Amino acid sequence: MTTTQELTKNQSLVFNALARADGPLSAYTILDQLRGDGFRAPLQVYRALDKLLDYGMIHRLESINAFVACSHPHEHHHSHGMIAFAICDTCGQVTEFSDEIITGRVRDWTNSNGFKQSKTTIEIRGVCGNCASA
Amino acid sequence: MTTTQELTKNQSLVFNALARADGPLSAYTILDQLRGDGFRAPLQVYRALDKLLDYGMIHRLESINAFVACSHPHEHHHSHGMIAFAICDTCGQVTEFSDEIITGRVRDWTNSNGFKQSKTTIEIRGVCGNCASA
DNA sequence: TTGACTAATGTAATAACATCACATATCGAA
DNA sequence: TTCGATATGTGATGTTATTACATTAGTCAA
Ligand SMILES: [Zn+2]
Ligand SMILES: [Zn+2]
Ligand SMILES: [Zn+2]
Ligand SMILES: [Zn+2]
Repeated sequence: MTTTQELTKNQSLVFNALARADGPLSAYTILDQLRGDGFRAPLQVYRALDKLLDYGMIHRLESINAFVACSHPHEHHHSHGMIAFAICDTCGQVTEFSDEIITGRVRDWTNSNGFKQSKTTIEIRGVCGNCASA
Repeated sequence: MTTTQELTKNQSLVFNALARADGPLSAYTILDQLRGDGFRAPLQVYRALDKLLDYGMIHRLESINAFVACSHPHEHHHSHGMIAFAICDTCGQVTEFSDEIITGRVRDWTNSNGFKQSKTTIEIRGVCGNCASA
């Protein structure tokens, strides 16, 4: 994660699309939303997404090939631990949390196996409380 | 996960391709390997993969869109806990492990948030011990 | 100011991953 | 044997991501 900085025009457009969405968006959904702003090709979206990921402002959800704005943009939990995502398959809601014990156990495993970790994905799929009670 | 049973011809071919591979394979790589056995279309692979996943004989690695044979085919760890995968981005080696404490912490979170978990993905990307020392 | 460098953007084409729709085949139970 | 369930064959299509190349915009030192 690089230090945060001013966003370029395309980066701002992509970030705002994610920030105003109520759930994760695919790159192509973002593209369609931004056609009115002059976006014409997937690469315009992917390049902006890459930077925003680098800045830690958004996250990629590997299990659904989609992206979300970070729900804790002003905190620094990203530097301290791994992030887990609970993704509701019914409504799409994503809840982001960090657990020191999980982080520690993963680190224990990598340390004792000489594994140099670069990125860890933790995604819980299922049905959120709201949808389950409905 | 359904109970294990006899595999059909296509399922066997796909499983054997994964079992003899030294690392994860994409569906299209499997397809290419099985063209000599009469495979012609992606769906032949994906249908077999779906069944093998259902039987718990293989795993899907979400972060690399690939599949591996289960490395503990005769154990029953799958029924007890979540499985984590350490994936070497250099050599492709995948190590599978299960940690009761991680499993417990995830369950704690889902229970206290009313989240009905269906599947959990834990994938550690990085460089394995062998590759790191080389 | 100019030149040179880097970052950002535009665009088309292509690659990689996955599913839909529909037809046919196989197999076991009634 | 007839029926239903499961498995298979095949082409077309849908979805996600990258390659390749050209252009534009900022930065900074000579
Ligand atoms: Zn975050
Ligand atoms: Zn929900
Ligand atoms: Zn396994
Ligand atoms: Zn390795």
